[in-house]
Amino acid sequence: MKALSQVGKYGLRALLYLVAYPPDSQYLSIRQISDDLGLSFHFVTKIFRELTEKGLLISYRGPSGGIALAKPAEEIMLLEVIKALEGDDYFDKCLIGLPHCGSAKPCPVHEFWKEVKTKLQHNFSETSLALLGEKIRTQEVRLDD
Amino acid sequence: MKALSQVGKYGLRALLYLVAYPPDSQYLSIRQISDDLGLSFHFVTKIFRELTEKGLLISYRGPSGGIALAKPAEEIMLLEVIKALEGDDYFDKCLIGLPHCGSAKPCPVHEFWKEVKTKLQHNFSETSLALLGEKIRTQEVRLDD
DNA sequence: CATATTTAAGACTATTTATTCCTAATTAAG
DNA sequence: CTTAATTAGGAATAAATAGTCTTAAATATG
Ligand code: SF4
Ligand code: SF4
Repeated sequence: MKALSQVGKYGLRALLYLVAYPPDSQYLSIRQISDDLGLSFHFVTKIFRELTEKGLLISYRGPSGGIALAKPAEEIMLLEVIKALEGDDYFDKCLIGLPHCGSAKPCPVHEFWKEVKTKLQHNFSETSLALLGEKIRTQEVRLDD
Repeated sequence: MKALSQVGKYGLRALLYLVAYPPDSQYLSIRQISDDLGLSFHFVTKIFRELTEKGLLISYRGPSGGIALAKPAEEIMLLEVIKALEGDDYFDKCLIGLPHCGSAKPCPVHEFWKEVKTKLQHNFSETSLALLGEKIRTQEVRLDD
């Protein structure tokens, strides 16, 4: 069950890095993130550009430039991140994708698919980046090997 | 959240058609299924060929040939179908896909991702094709428009 | 046996997603 | 002003997924 595209996976990991290891200065460079996580610098740059466009990040060019969260990590819920990375319709997708769905009668698997989606959405909307960053810092969980 | 590939979606729908509208004779032709559901005949054929190879279906060539379930619909759980269509590792996939995962410490989202997966897996393993077929027949749910 | 029907097999094409690469714009610092 | 560092933008390439098409094999029927 592929929950996230590569964009989603890399984007999330890179963001979590930023949250978990905030720089001394105002901005953290993409190069440092991608190098540390072993991700493609160009790919991460592309992903972050979109997050910047969507207002989740702010960026600054030039020496000692980089990216930073647009608001405190406490106020950014995983849900917002996922939607930014995967599209706002992320939780609207259906399991078997019937034409004209959502209308009249549901398909055979609608009920528990909805349950599962709702649960995940709920979890995501309750989890802040700050919390995850803290877990990473205390090494309760890990971001790489 | 894309849960199933096109192969998975079409395959499941086509299978459910077979279960819900079993033929008078022993086999149901792929042509009838694909025409009725508005799916590509060739694509469905391709998908079914794999299900046949995996022992979920049996096929028979020639006039009044077609495909049939290899065992009673009561004994086929959705889980088996999904795994056949999407690969046995379907429920092993992880959310952010860290290298060497499952080993030492989990990543930040492992816990609730596991919950969700377990729930879905459980639902799937409790739901038989027979049950879904019955729901379709009684029009409690629908397979197409 | 001849023909029509149906699945099997796999090549081929198209579309989407993933990834890399090149060039421009911005800015700090000497 | 020059240079180096950094993100911005978008083109180009690669890989994976989706979908089509052609030919072969099997089988029923007359
Ligand atoms: S009923 Fe629900 S799961 Fe089924 S096709 Fe519609 S939206 Fe998707
Ligand atoms: S800890 Fe779990 S969710 Fe996180 S990368 Fe590993 S398997 Fe995936």
